[in-house]
Amino acid sequence: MEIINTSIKLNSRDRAVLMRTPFLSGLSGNSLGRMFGSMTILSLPARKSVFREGEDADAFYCVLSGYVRLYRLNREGREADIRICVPGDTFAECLLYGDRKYPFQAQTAEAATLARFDAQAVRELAEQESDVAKAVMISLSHHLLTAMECVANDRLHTAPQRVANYILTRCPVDGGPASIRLPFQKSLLAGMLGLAPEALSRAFSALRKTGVTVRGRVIQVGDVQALREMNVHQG
Amino acid sequence: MEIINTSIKLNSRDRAVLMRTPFLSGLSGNSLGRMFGSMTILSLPARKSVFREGEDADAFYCVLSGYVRLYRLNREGREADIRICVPGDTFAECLLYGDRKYPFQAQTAEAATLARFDAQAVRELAEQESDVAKAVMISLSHHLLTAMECVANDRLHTAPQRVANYILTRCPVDGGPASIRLPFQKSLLAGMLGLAPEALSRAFSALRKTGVTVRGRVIQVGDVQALREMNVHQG
DNA sequence: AGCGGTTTTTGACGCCGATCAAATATGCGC
DNA sequence: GCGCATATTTGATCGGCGTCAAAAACCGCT
Repeated sequence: MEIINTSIKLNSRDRAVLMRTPFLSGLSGNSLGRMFGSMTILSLPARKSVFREGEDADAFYCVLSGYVRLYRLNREGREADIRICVPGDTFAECLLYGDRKYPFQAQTAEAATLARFDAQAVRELAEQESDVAKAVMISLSHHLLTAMECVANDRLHTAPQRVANYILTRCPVDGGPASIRLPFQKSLLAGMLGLAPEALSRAFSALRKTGVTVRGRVIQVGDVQALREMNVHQG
Repeated sequence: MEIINTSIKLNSRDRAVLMRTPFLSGLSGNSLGRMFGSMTILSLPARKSVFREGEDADAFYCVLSGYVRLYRLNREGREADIRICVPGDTFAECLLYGDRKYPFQAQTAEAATLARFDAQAVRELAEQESDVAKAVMISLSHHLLTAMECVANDRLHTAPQRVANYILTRCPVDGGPASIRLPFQKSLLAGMLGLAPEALSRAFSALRKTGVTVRGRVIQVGDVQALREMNVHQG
């Protein structure tokens, strides 16, 4: 079911994604080589578990293609997404120096290719090579910032505001009309924003009066500036 | 208004707190000395800003006594807490390698003593000394994990569940009765849990039927195990 | 112990978003 | 292009929590 290749078997697009990650882009040739040495590639079909909560955390990952959901379950089995990882994202590096058990579940949201890094090997490498340590710190800093923003966002903004924010982050900065295409299903976006799919759908229709129209995965914004204003005023 | 001492002026309790932080406890004598060299101590009264969103992020901090709220504002000026920092906590290390602007506000919740570390100095030190880099990684990992748990907690649990969880984290592990004392105002706890103070109050009274009684800052739990069960079943 | 300012609780109310169910749209495989 | 499985939208309902206002409790001070 799950296909594991060596690092040699890596198509050029995946390799390009990997090299552009904050994690690897700053490394010297030597560190890079050793990171590659501790790395394996795996390809997984959609809706396949990468790891489960409570399992031994002996690796962390980088998404090369596809999407990975990090989520938790409550007692009744309801799921809440913590983070959606897109190509170029690393995840679970937080346990390099934390618990040795995964504190959440990871599951592919569609077919995905992942680079798997052995935790122990990278831990040792980070002790020896300051550029690796720096890469880890940069990555952790960035994820911490994002997570804190997520908490603030959840606590401060309503569903239409969060959706508008999301749209605005993917729009060109100018004030005119724009059109963007979601790279994944709406249900995944709903999870990212901490919403039920129905709530996302209603948020989109609430944004219609601000000039946002949705057809399939395509979102059209009549006036980016107007959307930004509405978020300020009517918020 | 704000009193800045040199690192020499540091009472023994504050010094003990500082030495027990994950940040400094693992350092060699040499690194420790250099960290101390980049450090200043400041004492602030209650409700005093430590830094504001958008300011240049040229330092990070460790709480020695008192409490510090990290929070964001929305457009109408409503505040949402992102994290409450207690003695021993460091905050804002995430910008060592991130943006160079603080992405949130920090304010003392009561009179507080803080150690202030110069960002540039620690950044350089982390490049040279692997134990400093390791301390940064440990600290960032831990905060990232906590932040992710906060997102999951907000999204999965109701107010009484969050309050019960908080109580359980401060109770001895056994199953009998327990009594704990809040180290701060209830309004601060409300913010930590992402609740309005009124909602916290109502959550406490909802927990009465599970054997939780509150008088002032003292919380009595009739049966810790029962509280844990309730959280599982009626959740 | 009494006082006064602050914190917390309680009540009333409304809105937001979760849930369930049913209708509709989308997109993929043939 | 058709049909089917899946994703999304829409409607109805409901519970949770924020907000405002007023009452009560708490805390530090003298």
